[in-house]
Amino acid sequence: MTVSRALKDGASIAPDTRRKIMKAVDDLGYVLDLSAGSLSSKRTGFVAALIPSINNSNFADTARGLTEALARSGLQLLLGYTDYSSEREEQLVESMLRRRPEGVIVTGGVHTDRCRRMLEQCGVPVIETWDLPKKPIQHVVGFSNAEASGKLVRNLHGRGYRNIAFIGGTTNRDTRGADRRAGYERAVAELGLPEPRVISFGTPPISMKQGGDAIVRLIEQWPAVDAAICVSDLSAFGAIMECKRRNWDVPKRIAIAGFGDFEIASCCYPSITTVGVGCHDIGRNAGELLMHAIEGQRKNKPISPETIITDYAVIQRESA
Amino acid sequence: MTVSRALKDGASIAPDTRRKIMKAVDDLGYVLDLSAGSLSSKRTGFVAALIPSINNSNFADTARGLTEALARSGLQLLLGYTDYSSEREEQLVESMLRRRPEGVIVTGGVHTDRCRRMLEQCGVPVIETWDLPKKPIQHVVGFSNAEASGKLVRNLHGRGYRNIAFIGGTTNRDTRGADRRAGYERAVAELGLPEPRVISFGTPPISMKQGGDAIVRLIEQWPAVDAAICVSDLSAFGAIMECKRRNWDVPKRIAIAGFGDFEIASCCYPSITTVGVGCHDIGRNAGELLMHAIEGQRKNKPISPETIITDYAVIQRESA
DNA sequence: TAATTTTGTGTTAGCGATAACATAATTTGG
DNA sequence: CCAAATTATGTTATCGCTAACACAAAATTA
Repeated sequence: MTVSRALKDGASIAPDTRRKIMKAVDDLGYVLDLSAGSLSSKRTGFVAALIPSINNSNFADTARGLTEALARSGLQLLLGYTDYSSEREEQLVESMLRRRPEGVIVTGGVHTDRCRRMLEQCGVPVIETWDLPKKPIQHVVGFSNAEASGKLVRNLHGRGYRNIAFIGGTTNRDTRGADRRAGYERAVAELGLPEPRVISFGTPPISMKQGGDAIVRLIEQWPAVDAAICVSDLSAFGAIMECKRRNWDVPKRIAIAGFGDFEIASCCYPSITTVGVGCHDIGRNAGELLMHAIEGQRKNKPISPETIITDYAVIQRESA
Repeated sequence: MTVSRALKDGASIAPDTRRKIMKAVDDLGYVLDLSAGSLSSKRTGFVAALIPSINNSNFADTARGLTEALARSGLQLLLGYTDYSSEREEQLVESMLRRRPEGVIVTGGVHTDRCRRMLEQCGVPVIETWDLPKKPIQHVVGFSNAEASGKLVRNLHGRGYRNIAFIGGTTNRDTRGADRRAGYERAVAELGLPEPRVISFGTPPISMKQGGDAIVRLIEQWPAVDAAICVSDLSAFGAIMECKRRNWDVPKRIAIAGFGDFEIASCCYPSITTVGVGCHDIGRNAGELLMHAIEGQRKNKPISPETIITDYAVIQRESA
């Protein structure tokens, strides 16, 4: 017991005793066993976060924001990636819950039934991020992808573009992508623009190359198109590079906008007009909200469900 | 006990009993507690992996390869990122070991003393990746960054470039970056080329923007330079875009090569000459080796340290 | 049919830490 | 200088599971 106390700070221990214990610890190469500790104390000291893909700087930024916020209260982040699949999300949620996280953060508001049930019943705070689910499980930190996309359409319209297309994935695996497309379609209808021109390519994670292929198909199919919104900056980049390769001027022949404000958007030539969503802020806010909720949980005073809507803004650059 | 068995497969259970148990489990929303289980069984079912950054598709690919390999034996991957800092690596290793991983995978061969000691004494298999440490802790899956970089220099030399520069980070935080630079310097010396021209910019993670800044500085400082090797494709991309912006032809005015064969390298216009390292293979190989080692450990027959050297190749494209 | 094997279920004792309480050693204050 | 308050250490029970073994029930074999 004295050893247990010595290894924790804040406990009352004679400095001399602690020194002796530390020496023994060092000599033996002893390492505390947290699984035993958490079994006893009911605190595992970690939080589970699920993101669609690790190889996506937007989600990586969110994860960084989360890590930073949680580090302040000594919580570790256990990251899982779903590959944009609800089934894999379900599996991951289950295997995460078995390790008894003190909170769970998921991306998006679409889950399998069983997954939703598990999250509702798990007894720890849950936050859905990057989206505004119609029927939230508990807490939410995100924004409306549809509205953001609509705002981009209106921005382009306001600057004279009339024949605006959308380039995105075929499936609805990427629900945020699907929302962006829905927002595009709604905005086009509201503005009385020609009916939506949508080019769909393979399944997420959307690649740069697919953006390049898509822009070619788009121009072949609807030569009159004067602007294209891509579901993310990565596909927008691929599209722009393909245009350069074919000597199609961007934005004169065709304007191209992306989504997400990835690093590539500001660095590309031409730089990419896009929608900046505060990825890092989403993570930071989610982290802070979660800490607050966990605090409440520990004191047996659960906080009521909260929704934090994060900011986004159209960032106008050279490509559109 | 019967419940415990019912929830595991492979145990002998009457189908009817199992069905009843499953129903109860479902009704109650019961979720197994792995921390209790692993305390008892001495198997935590997870493996710790440390990578410098999650926002880097090279390491993300390695992580994917790892996950896939480990999934086959039911092991989960617990990912941590060190931000290219040995101190953070040390902290992470400690907090990981407290959760008793069944194996540890780290990136690179440079660690703090304490970190090294912890890894040596932790009693589970350890693999160092992405590098060939002079004094490995145990197993290794990687390649010589210095040699790979040298090979790129010789490739450029063989195609007529004589005034080759190197663009990389200032600090030695990124030890693989430092190795690439060392390999460049050695190759330049061996080939009897003019003395090395090295432009250093900020600390890793190296950004695209910094690559752009660096190429401008390079041309100002040594106008005669005809080729530049960048420490990674990301900085090479930034450099190329900056050249385009200034109407400097790539590769005619200056050839630019990268390292890593990121997606951006094949998609960029001009496409980027680079060194392809099998990121995914590193992960897969490390995963399989680790499984093998864990198997040995479980049977009390530890395998002896193994070093797997992975392939790399110069991929010649348009930019150099 | 009895003896043997196989299969299914129950019992007990830990895994390694901490919570909660008990006690010993020290300090403080009147 | 002694009682009260404070600080430091020790005891016991327990967290939720599984290993290891014991035993009962069913299936197989002789």
